Amino acid sequence: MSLPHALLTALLERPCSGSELAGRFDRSIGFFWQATHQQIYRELKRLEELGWITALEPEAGRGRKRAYQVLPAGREELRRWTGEAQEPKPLRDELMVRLRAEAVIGPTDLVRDIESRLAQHLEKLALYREIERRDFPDGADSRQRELQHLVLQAGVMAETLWVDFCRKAIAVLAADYKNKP
Amino acid sequence: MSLPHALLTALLERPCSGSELAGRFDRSIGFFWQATHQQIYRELKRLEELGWITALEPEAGRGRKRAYQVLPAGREELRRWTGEAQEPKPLRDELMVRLRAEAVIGPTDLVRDIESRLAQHLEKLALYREIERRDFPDGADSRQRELQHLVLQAGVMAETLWVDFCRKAIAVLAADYKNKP
DNA sequence: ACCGTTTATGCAACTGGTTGCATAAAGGCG
DNA sequence: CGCCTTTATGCAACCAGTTGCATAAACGGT
Repeated sequence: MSLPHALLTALLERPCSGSELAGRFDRSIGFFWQATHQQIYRELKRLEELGWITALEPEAGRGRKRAYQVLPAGREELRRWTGEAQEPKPLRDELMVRLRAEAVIGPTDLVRDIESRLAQHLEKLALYREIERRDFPDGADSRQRELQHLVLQAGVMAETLWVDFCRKAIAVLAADYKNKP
Repeated sequence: MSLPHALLTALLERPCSGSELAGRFDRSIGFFWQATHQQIYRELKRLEELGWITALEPEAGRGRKRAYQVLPAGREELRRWTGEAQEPKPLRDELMVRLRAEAVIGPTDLVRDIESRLAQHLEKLALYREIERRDFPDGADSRQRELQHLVLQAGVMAETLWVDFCRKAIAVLAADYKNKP
């Protein structure tokens, strides 16, 4: 379970409030781990109770920003978790189930959906490549930036895979549409 | 939500009981959608209540196999669902969170874990290639088999990506270990 | 025939994540 | 100033999936 550790990482990069975290989860970190604001607030409270983070701003009830920073215990916990072994999660994708279903029940509208997915993956790929071009233009980089670059490259690789796969799938499904319309 | 439709697909391919389904979910279908036996039994009951499937064998209480087959309403539901639009799920991987954490808190044991993942992905890749060699040796195939092959190819592509990525990650992390041990 | 193991089915509790809604304060505008 | 919108925080209910345990029948060796 990664959310608390994703939050610790984000807060170590820069202390901030729940809503700011939500914003950052819509961008960089959130490209690879999403969280809604409810999850974030719930988790921040829990992390505070655990003594891993602490609020910076003076208390102010609702509607007021509460910035958090990581305590030594939180940093230690993050270090512990980062080195912990983790089984790779098996693939799990609805599209594969749909393709198997198509194979059994015959042609459906599935190819339309895949065409739209292809467009979305191309868009995402363009975005990642743009970020890469902007943030990692040269070769030699610090350890931290090399690791950040690596994570971004995972995004590029994954979106590239999806683009390739969608095209393959469309080829199979569309050929079939022609043969037996 | 795919489980009911994965079950409908599996039962259309061949009617069978909960435990047999669990077995099949450990193999072919389960390479891309996993389910525990509890999920399967719970869901079979629900599908029966919905009138999408029906038990074949005479009732026999516990400890006795109950085979199910799909009813026309179930087939119709599967067709409806298969053509339904579906947003591509964003990437979500703990390893990326760990890499970001490593970037912030400095070297940990993470590289050991990635080495072990690499081995597992290589194993899985070999398995998929072996299945491919055995089940899809020639070029020309029926629509159904082309689609099944396509899904298997997704597995090959995904595992290949992971192998590449793990190697890249190890290169970055190991180089760093040497520079600042 | 008996007893231990395996197979098949199932309940209950829990976890991580999602959805829908609520409320307090701040900000912008007539 | 008063009002409407936006931002920030939060609760409660829900949903899919997991874990731990239980029980009934079948299987297999002695």
